Amino acid sequence: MTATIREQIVNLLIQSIQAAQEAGNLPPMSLPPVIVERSRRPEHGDYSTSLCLRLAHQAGMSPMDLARTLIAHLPPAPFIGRAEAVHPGYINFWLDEGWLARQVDVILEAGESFGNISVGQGQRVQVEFVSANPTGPITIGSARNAVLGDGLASVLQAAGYQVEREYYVNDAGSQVRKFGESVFARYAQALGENAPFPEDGYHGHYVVELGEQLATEAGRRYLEMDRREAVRAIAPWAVDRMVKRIRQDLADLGVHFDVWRHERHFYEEGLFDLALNVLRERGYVVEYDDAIWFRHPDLEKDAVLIRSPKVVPEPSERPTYLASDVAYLWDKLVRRGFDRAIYIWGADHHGDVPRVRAAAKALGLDPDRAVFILYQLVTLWRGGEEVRMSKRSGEFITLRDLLDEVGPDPIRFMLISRTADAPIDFDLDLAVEQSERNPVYYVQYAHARIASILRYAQEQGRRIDEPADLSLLRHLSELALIRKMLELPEVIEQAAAKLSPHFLPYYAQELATAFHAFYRDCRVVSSDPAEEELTRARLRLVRAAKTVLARVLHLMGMSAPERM
RNA sequence: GCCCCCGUAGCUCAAAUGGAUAGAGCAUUUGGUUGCGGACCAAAAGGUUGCAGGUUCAAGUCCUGCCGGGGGUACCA
Repeated sequence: MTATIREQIVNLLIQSIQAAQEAGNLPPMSLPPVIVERSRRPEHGDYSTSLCLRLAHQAGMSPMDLARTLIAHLPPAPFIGRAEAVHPGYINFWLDEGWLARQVDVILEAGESFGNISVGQGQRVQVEFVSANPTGPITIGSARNAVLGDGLASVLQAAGYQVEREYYVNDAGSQVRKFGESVFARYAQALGENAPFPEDGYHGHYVVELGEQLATEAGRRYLEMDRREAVRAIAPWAVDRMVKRIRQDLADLGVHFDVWRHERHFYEEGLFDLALNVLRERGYVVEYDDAIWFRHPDLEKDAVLIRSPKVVPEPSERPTYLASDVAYLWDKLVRRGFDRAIYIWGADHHGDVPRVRAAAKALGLDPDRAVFILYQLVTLWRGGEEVRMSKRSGEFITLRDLLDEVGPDPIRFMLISRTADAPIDFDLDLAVEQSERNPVYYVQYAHARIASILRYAQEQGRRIDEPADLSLLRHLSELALIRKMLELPEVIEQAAAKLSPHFLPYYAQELATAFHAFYRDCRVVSSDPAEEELTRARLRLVRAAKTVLARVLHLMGMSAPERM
């Protein structure tokens, strides 16, 4: 299953146009993109196209005549039941019902790989996401990033891309030093010393815990050192602790990364100097005021600072943000050779996009190989009031808090259910109190219900994997369920094309609805001997539905429970 | 000031490079199970897609202006 049904109909239409032209029934024309979509209304069939409305003028025919001509030259295809020209010039396609029923076995054979398509053609794509500063725990905002990035990565994999998930550990900035100083202060306090707390330090309770932990592990060792030296030694330790914690929190959300890339290494590996030299050779670097600047015609400003002596970073610290961006871009697109690098950023970073794109051009790379997905921010509400959060002040709701309160599945479902373009109001009261009504349970319930039917069948002494005459699946609700299952490849196609994993939860709900409607109308396990063959066919249908439900849930990073 | 995103049913949100009668869930009203899970199903009601223009055979979708909300505009991260 590589091409979707939709794509196959597109091809049929193109062949039909060629055939009509060869038969002299159609003049030569320049063909616009052929658009076939799923019909919105059942009376319009399964698929439809408005191609003839666009092409009529060029063809010198009325849209209706053109539609009839194309239908007459349409090559036969096993999955097409019929095609009809409809006023004012649409062509509607109905899938063949016998073919539909046979797809149950196709789905069962594909198993959890059902839905996979090959549009990606094995292109290598990197999705870099979350990448929250390792100076505190993951917050709800970063959780949206995680859910979005992981969902997108899964969709792209299903669409035939070769995907790597990456977390960029921001461990070379001045914030890390500040974090180290904060931990040092708490460490000293834990040992009874009255250490000053840094200005703009990190106030969260987790910093106190880190200080206490360090005091236990290291004793008074760091107090006897030069303070700067001590902080320099403590910071990486503290970052390491935070990264471990972040990794655990994300793992509990079901998010796993292939690579954890540390910013510090860019400078240690000389990657930054390398990229800087490329920029310099290509003439995009200017130097004045003792500083190095990046200049590019696409930028609004004359120049953006890359490195300055006023900020005197330690050898492993970043000169400026742009410096890291340039080095990392080179790392992604040249050194590691990804075809595309997808960045998942909060909308508050949107101003940085032009700089990175300009840097890509300046490095001699196609800027479209760097793709930015900007998601709007999450606002937390509790008791009808907005919960303001700040990592530095230490006031925030962590992902861990949410995991403990509502669990990973509702969080993922809620955060993946909106387009990246729309802000999310996350109501904590609602998330907890109404969690039983969360749509996620509706979808999971359908899966558990099927599992229960299969258990029941086995208790009745049946085998659930016997072959069956699928042509017995003729009921409207049976066919509707099969139609809905067959939509999955197209949902993946669309989600991958628009880089929008939020199509998945909506599809999952529709699929669950189709199943529940089938369950209402059709008894699966019958004790009537006359319905023996039908029972076998329906058991196969139900197993296929379970497979597809599980697949969608897993694509969203959620569990498919056997019981609830 | 300038830049980006959003404005759709009472509420939370969908809507396929512009297509046919703009769809779900929640809430409201009404009905449904002597058999496989009622965390379910069915029906009703709910809309001038923020406002005003424009392009098009066709606009929630594209363009212009305005109104409202959010974000950005640092040698911060």
